[in-house]
Amino acid sequence: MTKDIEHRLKNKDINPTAMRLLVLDFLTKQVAAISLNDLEKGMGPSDRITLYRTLKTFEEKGLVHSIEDGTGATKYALCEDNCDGDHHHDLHVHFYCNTCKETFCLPNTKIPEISLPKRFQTEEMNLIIKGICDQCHSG
Amino acid sequence: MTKDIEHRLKNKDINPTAMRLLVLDFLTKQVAAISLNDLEKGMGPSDRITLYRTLKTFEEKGLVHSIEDGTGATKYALCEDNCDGDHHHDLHVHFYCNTCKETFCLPNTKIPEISLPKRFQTEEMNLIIKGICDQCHSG
DNA sequence: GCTAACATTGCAATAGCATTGCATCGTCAT
DNA sequence: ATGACGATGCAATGCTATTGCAATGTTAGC
Repeated sequence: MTKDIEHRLKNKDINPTAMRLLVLDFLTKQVAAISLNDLEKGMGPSDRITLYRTLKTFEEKGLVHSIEDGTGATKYALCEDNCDGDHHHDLHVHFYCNTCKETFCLPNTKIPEISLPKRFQTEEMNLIIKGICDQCHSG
Repeated sequence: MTKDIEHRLKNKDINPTAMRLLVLDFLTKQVAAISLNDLEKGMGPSDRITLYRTLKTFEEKGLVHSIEDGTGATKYALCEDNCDGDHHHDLHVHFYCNTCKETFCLPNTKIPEISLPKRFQTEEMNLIIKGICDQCHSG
């Protein structure tokens, strides 16, 4: 239902415009994290910059989080947690498959506590694991 | 001693040219990981592309490793481990300071074992922690 | 219904990093 | 010497991210 999507936007204090409804709808259908390019290709003919800003807005409001998987292109995925703009503690692991080149959130695999050297203070953590995903795993 | 630097190159099967000696010497003097830009600025007047390729060569041969800290610019730092080109298992944590914007290797802080979901297979891991480094920590 | 204020969108343009092609030059072995 | 090969330097390009600005839509007040 469109109503559901609309509600999710409003809950995050995002003005539910047509474009945003479409983007959010598209994002919910994704299995893997997608780049701006993927989004542009996946959606109908839309303006790249608008999509870019839509993602930025979503990120600021805590609806999606961005992932730097080392491919050079930032990927985006919906937040599972109750993030808000300030607290993006997506402390789950991200997995990049070297075979299918997709980036997945592993929401149930959390980043463990790391004890840093004296006087280093953690604010964010970002763990990318690269390898072979379950789908590409042969045998 | 230049001899020492030269030996380190030869040990890694890298032809010790003047440029490479300079770059490696410069790298050893760094406290933090540096970007191509930093390298270019820090060295005398040198060609950016040559520096780029020098770093690539060093990376291939296992002398340095590259770090994606999310700033958009790839950073490089000397490997501490006995890496070779194939096995870049720099399983230590990298720390990005939000205050001084520097990226540090924490060679003694290793990435712990992570148990992934079934049929996911790890090949590399990359953990970036962002926060405040020991130098910038006030108090 | 009209209008002013504001948010959103779309186009153009730009910045910055990464990367390749090609020509030149140096080095080393025969 | 010369030929092969690696290294260097310049030019050019691709790609992602990002901003400026104008046009457009949307909302609230009258």
